Amino acid sequence: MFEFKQRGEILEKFLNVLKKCPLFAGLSDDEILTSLKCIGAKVRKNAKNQYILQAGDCTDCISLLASGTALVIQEDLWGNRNVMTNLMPGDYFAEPFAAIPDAVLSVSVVATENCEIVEINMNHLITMCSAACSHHNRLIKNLITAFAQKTLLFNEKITHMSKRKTRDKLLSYLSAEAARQGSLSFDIPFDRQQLADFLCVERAAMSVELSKLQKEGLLKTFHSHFELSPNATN
Amino acid sequence: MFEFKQRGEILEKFLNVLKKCPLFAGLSDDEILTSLKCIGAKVRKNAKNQYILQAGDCTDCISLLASGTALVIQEDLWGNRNVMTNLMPGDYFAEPFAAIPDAVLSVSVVATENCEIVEINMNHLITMCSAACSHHNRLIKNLITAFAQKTLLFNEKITHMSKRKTRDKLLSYLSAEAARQGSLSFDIPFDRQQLADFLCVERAAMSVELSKLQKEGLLKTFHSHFELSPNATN
DNA sequence: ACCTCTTTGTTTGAATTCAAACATACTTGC
DNA sequence: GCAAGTATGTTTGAATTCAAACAAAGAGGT
Repeated sequence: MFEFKQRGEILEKFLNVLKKCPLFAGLSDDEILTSLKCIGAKVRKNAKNQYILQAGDCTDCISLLASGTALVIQEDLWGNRNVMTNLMPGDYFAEPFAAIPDAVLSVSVVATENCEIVEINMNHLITMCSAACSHHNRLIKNLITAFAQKTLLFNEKITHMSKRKTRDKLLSYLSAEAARQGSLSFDIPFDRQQLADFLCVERAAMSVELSKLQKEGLLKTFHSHFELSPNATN
Repeated sequence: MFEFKQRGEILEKFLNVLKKCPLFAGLSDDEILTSLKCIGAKVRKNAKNQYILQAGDCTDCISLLASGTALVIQEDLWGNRNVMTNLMPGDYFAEPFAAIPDAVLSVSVVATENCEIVEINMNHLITMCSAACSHHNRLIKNLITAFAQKTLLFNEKITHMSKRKTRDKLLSYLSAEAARQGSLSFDIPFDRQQLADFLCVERAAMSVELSKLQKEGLLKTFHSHFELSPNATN
């Protein structure tokens, strides 16, 4: 367990990863290092196949994956295992649990390679330091924005998923995507299989619906490109 | 449009509602009023059937419903309307949009009765005032906790909904509920219809599955009470 | 006791989705 | 150009869900 007490090679090697993390958006390299010291960030290491966090634990730290890869998994009472996220360097995790006092982890995180993790104590992060450094303030804003963005994303996803039929899930998603991109002609960040997984439907069934929608003139699609026709007789 | 410049009867009448809002948890009446002044909260009124917020707008304010009722609705490109939330006094809304700079509202909010709304500017809220008042700090913590809680709830709901079959959705939900309550014997906050709506399945199909699960010995249920048997031969 | 309303469980045929094939086009590496 | 691999669309029978009924039990009011 290291501490960010001085700027040394340990910190340097993480900087390129940390810079890409939305939590540090708008901060210069020096400001990031200053903030980490101010907050008292720590580095821990986990060997491959070790548990980084385990369901039932408590944590008051946001964890930032600096190197390696890991899985966020969930198991139910009857032992059914479910992979929730595939973590890459730069990703952070456990942040909602850290932000709620005494919250118990409902997921586990397992290292799939040797990992290095930067731990940021949530209480230190959200409590203004006496110096009231401006970077600190920026970090708090970034944290809130990150939470808000996740809330919006989840909210949208739930909207799509709550439709009972594949067709309606597709229309809901495509409608939202057109609105987000501000155009009836847009690309989506998924291929067919990924889109099906995102909407929790069968790829085959989804392909059938996409064909029907095209025959009915509601939209045109080729690979990841879509063009919607709002005026079609519905 | 009023401002919270001094403590008058306008503020008094909202206090009972504001006190119940998680955003003000841990603050005394006086601290709430002080904070509202410090942040520059404002009160607006909307008549029944008026739009309080409209999809496409931008807002940098968290809105807090002080009196009246309203609906959060969403419409897709082809005019399909969808009621997302039924707002009651004490509820707040638009907070993720306010927390993301320049975010465009993807939902509309319509007053279903005459409404009074307390608007709190997000930038004022998350930027430390020069006085660095302690209430202010508490508000920021509350905001982060509220976001985190919503993230967790959504995350759980998505986990349940992403199961393809009614049976799996039930087991996922009940498993999580048992974990949350720390007991295999627990009550859920839903009746059958509400549970079906929450999991986005048919009440009838769900009743059938619940009967099967009981016959198979995986659980016992009576009304809102459940007892799970993790050792049953699955 | 009686009636009405609400909640929950059950049944049934129709619609939809699932799961596993297979077909076709396109890409990639040789 | 050719072979292997990948992405997408199509088909099919089986499983599941939907939607609309109806039945049974209980709550509440008269």
